[in-house]
Amino acid sequence: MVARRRAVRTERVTAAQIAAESGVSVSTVSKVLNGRHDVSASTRRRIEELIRQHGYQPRAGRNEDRPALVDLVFDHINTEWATEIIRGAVAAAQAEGLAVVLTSLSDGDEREHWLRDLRTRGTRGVIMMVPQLETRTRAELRELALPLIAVDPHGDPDPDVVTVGATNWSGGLAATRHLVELGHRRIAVIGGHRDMMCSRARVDGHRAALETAGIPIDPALVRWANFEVEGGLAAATELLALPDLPTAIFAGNDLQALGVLEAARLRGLRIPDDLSVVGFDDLLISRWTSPPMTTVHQPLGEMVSTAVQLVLALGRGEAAPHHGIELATSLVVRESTGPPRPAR
Amino acid sequence: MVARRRAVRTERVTAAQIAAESGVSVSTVSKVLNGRHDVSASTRRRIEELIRQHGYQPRAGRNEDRPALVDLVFDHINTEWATEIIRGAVAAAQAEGLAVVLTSLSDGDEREHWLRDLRTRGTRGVIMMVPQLETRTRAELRELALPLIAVDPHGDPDPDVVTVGATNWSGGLAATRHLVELGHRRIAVIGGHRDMMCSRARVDGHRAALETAGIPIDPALVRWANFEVEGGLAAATELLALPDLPTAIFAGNDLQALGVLEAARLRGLRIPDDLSVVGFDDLLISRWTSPPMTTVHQPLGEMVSTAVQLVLALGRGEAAPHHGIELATSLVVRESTGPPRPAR
DNA sequence: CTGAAAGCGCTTACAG
DNA sequence: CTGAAAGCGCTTACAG
Repeated sequence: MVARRRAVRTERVTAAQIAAESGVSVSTVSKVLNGRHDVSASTRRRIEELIRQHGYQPRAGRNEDRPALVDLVFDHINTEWATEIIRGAVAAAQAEGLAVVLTSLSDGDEREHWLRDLRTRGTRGVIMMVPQLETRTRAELRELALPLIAVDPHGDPDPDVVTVGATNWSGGLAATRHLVELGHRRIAVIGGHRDMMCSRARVDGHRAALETAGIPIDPALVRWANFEVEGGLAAATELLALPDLPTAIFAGNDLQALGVLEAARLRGLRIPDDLSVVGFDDLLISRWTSPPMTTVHQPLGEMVSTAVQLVLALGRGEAAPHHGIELATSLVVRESTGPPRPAR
Repeated sequence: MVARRRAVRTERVTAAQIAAESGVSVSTVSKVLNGRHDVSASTRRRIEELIRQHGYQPRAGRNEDRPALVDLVFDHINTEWATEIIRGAVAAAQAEGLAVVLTSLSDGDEREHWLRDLRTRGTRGVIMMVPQLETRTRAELRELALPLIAVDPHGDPDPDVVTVGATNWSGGLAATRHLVELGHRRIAVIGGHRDMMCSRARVDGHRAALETAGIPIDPALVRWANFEVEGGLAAATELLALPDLPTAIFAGNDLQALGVLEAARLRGLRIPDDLSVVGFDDLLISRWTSPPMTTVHQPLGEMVSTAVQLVLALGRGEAAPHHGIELATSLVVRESTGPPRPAR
């Protein structure tokens, strides 16, 4: 391989140097750079060759507009959840003539780089998919006076940051209500990390559905796990080892629901005959699980598209309409839910 | 919502205007912009307020380095396949101090915008995930003298473009050989579009495995469909309606394999007892299908990381080592394959 | 087709 | 703490 690390910062050739080397003026080099037609073919060829040889990259010059960029920042980029966000962001940004810069802040090192580069690339604003925004990071962003939007905010809502989320509580309510209406009474729930607000809201919606239906809440049926397939698998494995089995599980997101499906498969349980499963997110794959998954649709594309609009509005100096926007979720019933088996 | 379309190009305020309005010099504004500490608190506040109000964005000025960007271009951003590419690109780019700009070229309109913006944002190079590169686009890219790498090239290999792919033929060979070794003899294959080279290579590898094993090729067992779940579903539905059923299906990618799983489920066939299924890609979800999927691992992350290295090398004026790089694929055996049922 | 001149929007010493 | 001056790397009329 053609290895090299951080070699980007080497001395950069200027148009003046290219001009000197090719024996023409800077004006002529500039013309070639800008694809003007008033340059002889031979001159053009000579200059193009030098440009290529030196790997010349024009620096900023007179009157040039900065590129119109918006930064989309993830903690980790993984799973289809990120794909749907990214697709939505790119579509919305392109419609506004913006390009999307993607950053993953897995380690603190990157965070430093990212903050430093943010200004030099002239980003118009930042859309954050990051669980917690450190106080220091937030302060530095404020100093840059950049519009900052948090989508699907995981942590505590920050009064300084405009947020776009979904109606997680209503989604949780709808999910469990659906199960209650099918006749389930032993309904388990798996939440994400306890300190993720979106997750708490879903679990609280679940609780509200049970209470409304007059079903007592069994603490053994409430589990917390990470938002990955493995989390759902682990939690469901425990739930399915309980002496008094649940007949339905509402998972905190679709990935966890995949884990529930796998746990059921390993136990030889059939879906939905032996166990009903509801997810949350409505990722593309949830249509293609075996069987297709009932889940709560979260409008990820619209959420991030709203965020792009807000970045632009804030950039124009407009005030944000509200500090917390919540877009509607909706239940999508497929084949992973059904009535419970009559008790034997 | 705070709607607005393409409003990005409005008149931009300059530092000079901010200076005039706040009654200070441009130098002082510049200091605030750059976070220097030799500015009084009150002046700083005044200037910051104006910056915010006007949504001021600095244009390029003296001596400024362009941001270090690399463009990653998709036709469509969808499915987990894109996620794995994107994650790999972001990781590799960040390790080199580059940021990734993401573009989706679904319609020709975007292509124009993208080409125009490419130069103004000072991109270091372009990594393409696009099936076909139009001749005109290619010519314009060449004029910009930008390093151009095609990853997983779908179309005809272009002698001008450096490509990074995977050993698709060997992967197809390994997949079908695995099935042959399990005892299968009626093995179907589903390819992607016929003009995608990666897909043809996989199907040819499959053929080679059959021929090597002395198994005649039944044309009825060779299908072509798009690389989506729906494509696999449609093709498998036809295959499973054949009078002489296949006992195994090698799908052109994991998404198609998901479609095969669904087709089998709808027909009431059990995997792998009634039907063995092999995919291609080894996306994260293929570990979590029911049952977990046997598939050919394609090193998407390494492929795109190689592409990032090549962009940098080309940018330095180095010659590309080879014009076609192929990284190794490998078979991952999980639970969707097993011996065929003994004939009744 | 070519280049000298003017100028853009910014930053950076440096003098007060 | 502030700003006049010099200057960067480029582009754009405009004259030859």
